[in-house]
Amino acid sequence: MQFDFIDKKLITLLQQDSKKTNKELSNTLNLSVTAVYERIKKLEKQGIIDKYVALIKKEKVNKSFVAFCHIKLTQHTQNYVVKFEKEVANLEEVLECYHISGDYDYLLKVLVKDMAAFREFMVNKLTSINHIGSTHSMFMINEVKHTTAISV
Amino acid sequence: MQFDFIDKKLITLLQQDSKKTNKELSNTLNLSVTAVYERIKKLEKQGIIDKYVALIKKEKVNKSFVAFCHIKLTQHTQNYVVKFEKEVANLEEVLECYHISGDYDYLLKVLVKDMAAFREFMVNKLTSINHIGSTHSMFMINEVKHTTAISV
DNA sequence: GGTGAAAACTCGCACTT
DNA sequence: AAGTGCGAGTTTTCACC
Repeated sequence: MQFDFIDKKLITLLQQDSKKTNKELSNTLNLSVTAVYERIKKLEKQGIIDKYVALIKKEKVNKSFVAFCHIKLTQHTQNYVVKFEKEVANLEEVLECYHISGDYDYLLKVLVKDMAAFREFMVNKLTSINHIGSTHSMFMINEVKHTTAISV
Repeated sequence: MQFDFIDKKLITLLQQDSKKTNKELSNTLNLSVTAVYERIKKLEKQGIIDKYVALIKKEKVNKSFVAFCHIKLTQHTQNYVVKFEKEVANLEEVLECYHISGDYDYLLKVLVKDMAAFREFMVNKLTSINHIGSTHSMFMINEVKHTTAISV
């Protein structure tokens, strides 16, 4: 499962714009349309390309408030951890959740409309999950960079 | 700039899988192919749909180590802030960078191969940026949830 | 990896509600 | 203002070289 220079270039291009046609890609890569097609299929089959998605502008759908929440659990038995992770993953406001090293157990990225909606989220959804010890929230002032593209 | 139930459904579907054809979408939405086409074009024109991308599995491209870095600047004059943000945004290992409230100024999400690569990144890239006061890094133990899809 | 052709899809047009 | 059906031109997909 190794990829050559052309594969890397292809992955880079598709991470930037997945709507490029195989013909356009074939021009950029100096390959035939079929060769591009086969390479993409291979990358998909190998699971390197996970999926294709539309990215939407959060501000345009009335979700401009981003918060990062550190969470510490009161207990760390298998049961509680699994339950917590499952419940958090089901919250639509939680875009990302990571189990991390350090003073807190988890780091969450939460997206809502505004501070009022965040308060609502904290009171009614997040802290209603059992066994949450302490939380510490930070608010996004400005998004300096946010990319889904991994350099290869 | 309001969207109805069908638009919301459409946005949800395209955030899950942007490779769905207009025909497939038209079946799901009980619309004609052209109607779907027109709605998508409108969402693109309005900037609600920002772009279409391929998401790749980071583990498959040898990038399995995720770190979150808190950064505090020594100075906060316009000049230094702008320069810092520009330099950080240019680092390929930095996938996300947010100016945040709290004890630290910035929160970065960094993706590299392993701990050794992270050390390399810290020593040679991040801390070589001027006017960084202190940093505090946390390491991802497990990715519980990570989605690009915003609920609408 | 390339060629060529069939099948499927996109997208503008004319027309309807 | 938004939807439908049609059809030419592209794009995708695949058997074969």
